[in-house]
Amino acid sequence: MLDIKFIRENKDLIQLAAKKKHIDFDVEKLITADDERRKFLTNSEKLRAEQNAASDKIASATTPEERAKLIADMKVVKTALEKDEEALKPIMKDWQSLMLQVPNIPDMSVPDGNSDADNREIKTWGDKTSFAFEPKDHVEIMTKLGMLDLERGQKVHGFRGYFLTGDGVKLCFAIWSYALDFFSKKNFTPVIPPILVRKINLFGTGYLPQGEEDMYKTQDGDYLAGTAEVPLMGLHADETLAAADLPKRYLGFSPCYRREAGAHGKDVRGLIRVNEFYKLEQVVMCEANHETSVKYHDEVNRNTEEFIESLRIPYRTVINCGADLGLGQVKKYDIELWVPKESKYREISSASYFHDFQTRRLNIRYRDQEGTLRYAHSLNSTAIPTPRILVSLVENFQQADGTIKVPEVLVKYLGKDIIGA
RNA sequence: GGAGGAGUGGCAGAGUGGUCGAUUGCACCGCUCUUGAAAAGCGGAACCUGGGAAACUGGGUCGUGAGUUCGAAUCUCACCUCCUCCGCCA
Repeated sequence: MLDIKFIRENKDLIQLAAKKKHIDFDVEKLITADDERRKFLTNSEKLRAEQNAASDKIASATTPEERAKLIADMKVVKTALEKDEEALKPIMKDWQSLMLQVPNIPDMSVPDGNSDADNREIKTWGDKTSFAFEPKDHVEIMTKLGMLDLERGQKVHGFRGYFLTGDGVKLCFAIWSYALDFFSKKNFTPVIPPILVRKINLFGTGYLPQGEEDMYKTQDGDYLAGTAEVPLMGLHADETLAAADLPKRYLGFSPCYRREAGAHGKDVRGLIRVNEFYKLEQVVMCEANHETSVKYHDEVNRNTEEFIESLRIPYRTVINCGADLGLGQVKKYDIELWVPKESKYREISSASYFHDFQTRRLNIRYRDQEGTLRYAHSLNSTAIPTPRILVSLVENFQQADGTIKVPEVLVKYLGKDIIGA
C-alpha cells in the first residue's frame, strides 16, 4: 500500500509502474474514487462538528423546552449524517479495493521485460560442472540411493507428492543445521513461526487479494502461508519499534505451502516444484530510507550467494524484470543454481525489498531521531529451500558410480563425505 | 467442546449515557531549588487524519466491527485476545 497523498501527487509514476509490472491498473479510477471519498468525508465531518457542538449545549441546557428544541434540531442533523455515511460506504469499499491494487514503484535499475525470460543476468559464479560420464538427473540418483520415493509420495499426496527417506532426510537436516550456524553468524535471530496464519498477514505482505488461488485455506478461514516471510512480517504488526533495535534480522524456518495453481504443466517431475517444502528465510526490517533498503538488499542477497558458494554449486544472479516483480516489490534479485541434467540455471532464491509497502499495511513503525513516527522498510530473501536445493546439489556432486560426494562444509553435519558408499 | 471473568494512554489503574480523549500513581521531558545528583515544587506530554506557510483548527480513536441514542469508554449484538474452572485429546 502506498500513501494516497503520494499517489495523488505522483499518479504518472504509478501508471508507469503498473505498465512496467504488466499490472492492469487505472490510477485515474482511484483518483476519482478518492475525490468522491473526500467530498463525502468533508461533509460528514462538518455535520459531526455541528453535532458535537450541539451535544455540549444539550448537556448544559437550562430548561426542558430548550433541551427538547435542541434535540429536535439534532434529529435533522442525524438524518443527514446517516444519509451521508450510507453514501460513503460503497465509495470507501471501492476506494479500499483500489488502494490494495496500487503497485509499488520499481527501481530505475529494474529492466523492462515481459516474463522471467527477460531477467537480466548480472553475475555468474563457478564453472558449469563437467562430467567424464553421462550425468543422471536428481530423481534417478536419489531414488537409487534410497533418498527419495516419488511414486509413493504421489500415492499418498497426489500430484507433486514426495517422500524423502534415509540420506535424503539426513542431508536436509545437515543443510538446515549448517544454514542455522551460517546465518546466526550474520546476526540473524532464528525463528520458528506459525505458518497457519490469519488473512490479515497475507494482505499485509501483499499476497492477498491477488494471490488467493495459490494458497491453501482452512475451514476456519485461516491460510497456510507459502513462506515464513508472512508470519515474520506479522510478528511486529501494529508495533512501534525502537530505532535502536533496527535493523531487525530474522531467520525463519518453516514448512511452506503452495498450490502452484498457475503452474499445472510446469516442472511436473522431481523436486523442483512441490506443494509443500521447507525453507529458511531472511527477513529484515530497517529504518526508512532508500539507501538503507538497498544496502540490506545487497546484504541479504549476498548472504545467500555466499552460502551457495560455500557449498560450491555454480550459480548465476539475475535482476528480475518488471513483469517478474510482485505488486509490492521495488526490486528483486533471483539466484539460480546450475542443474546439469537440464543444462540450465534454476531459481533457488529470491531477494526483494519493498520500501514501506508492507509495513504500511501491517502498521510497523519506529520513532526516528527527530521523534517522528515512520513506517519501517522491509525486505526478505530466501536463505535456503529444501528439497529444491537437493536437485542441484546431488546433480552437481554425483559421481560415476552413482554415489554423491558431500560438499565439504556439510561433511561435519552429515557425518560422512560420500552418500551411497 | 461446555461454564464463567476480563480487555482503557509506556505501565498500573479509576471511570457505567452528556464540559471524558479520559481522575490518579509510576515512568518520561522541561524549569525552579542544588556545587552536582537525589528529594521536593511547578509545568509539559497519546495516536491517526482533513485544512493551513504557520499560529491554529475540524474529525476520529477506551480490543475490533455493527447497532440503540440528539449524544456511547459507559447500553445491545457479533467477532478477536487473555484468564479461571469442567470435559476431551496428547
